[in-house]
Amino acid sequence: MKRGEAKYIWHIMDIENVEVEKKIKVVFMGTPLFSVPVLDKLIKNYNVVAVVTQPDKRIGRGGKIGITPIKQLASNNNILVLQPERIKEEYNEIIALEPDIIITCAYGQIIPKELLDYPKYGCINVHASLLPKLRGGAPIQRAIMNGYDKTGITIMYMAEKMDSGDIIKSSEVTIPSDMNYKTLHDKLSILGSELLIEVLPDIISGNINPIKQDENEVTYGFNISKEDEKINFSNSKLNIYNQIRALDGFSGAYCNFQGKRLKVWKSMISDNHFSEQLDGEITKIYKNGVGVKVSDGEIILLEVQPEGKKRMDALSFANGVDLLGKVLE
RNA sequence: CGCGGGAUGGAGCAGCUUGGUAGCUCGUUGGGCUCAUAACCCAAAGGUCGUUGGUUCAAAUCCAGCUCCCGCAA
Repeated sequence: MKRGEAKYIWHIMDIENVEVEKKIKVVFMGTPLFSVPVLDKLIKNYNVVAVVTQPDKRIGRGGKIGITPIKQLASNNNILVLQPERIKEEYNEIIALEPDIIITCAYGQIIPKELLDYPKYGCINVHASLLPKLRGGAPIQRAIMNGYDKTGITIMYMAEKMDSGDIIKSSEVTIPSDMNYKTLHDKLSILGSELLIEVLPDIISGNINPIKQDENEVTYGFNISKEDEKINFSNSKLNIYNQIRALDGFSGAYCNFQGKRLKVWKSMISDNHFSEQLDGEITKIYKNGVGVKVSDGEIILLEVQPEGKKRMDALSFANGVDLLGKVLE
């Protein structure tokens, strides 16, 4: 409906085509670091009239107030920032701005249908997976955790159901076996911003062919829970290795050592095998890390963080404690 | 005022309860052994014990304030 109009308007204004992009009123919705490059490029190329982000929260120790990275960027550029507690009910202010297009990227709230239907060029989402794979809030972590060797970015129209809209364009990224959350996140973040800027003119001109998602191919990448962060040493070494790198740069995988929490940031897979030890038992102190017995062999911890301490290499950790024969759980 | 842990040579820790010559595991440097070594042996260097003030004959240790770091919870 409104996308047809878009094409029509484009033809009328064909002569001053470059200026068209500047005049379109964009509302951007996003929250974390991931969406910063996207907003940054939008600000440089389009007329961003407002930015919607999650409300300020008490964050960190001592109940200090933190502002979202997106709010920071918008404020620096003197752009109006809206922070509705519940966008499901508080969207009138956004509609009052008469946005021509709404672009979201990791906003964090479900956008109501009234808002989805308003902009003449629609509501566009930047999602960090190759939809229909990994719908949900943690597609980057889940791609690594699941051991995928590729993932990507999908630019799509938004629909009421989360991440279910028609796909406009997607782009693949390979995941090397040593990649972690942080590096994949950064790569996808940049790619997402580039891909969006690339297709936006076509979206505005209507020169696209959105395709429906194949519902049979749908998988989910839900948010990471406490349980997802806990290392189970009865798991396989590959799964544990993937779990650890999937959370490196994010919240971190953890286990318990002598009643205290021990985060594991980096590890490597070992070819050694042990049969007498328990799962989770320290097998050996190597010159580069600390060996731990797992169900199908051994994994070597390279970088850890005891509760209340900073990240440290596993050998430093081993220097202060007598580890041999102790059990992680 | 959300809960809690921590600050000791370059790294990780002990010592603090019961004040009185600062210790351990590493690393670094030099030497030795060895065909050789990231292994082993010997030796050395390196610390205003976070900061300020208090108590004391005497403070890493006891008391108070401050700064910084971190885990949990949100």
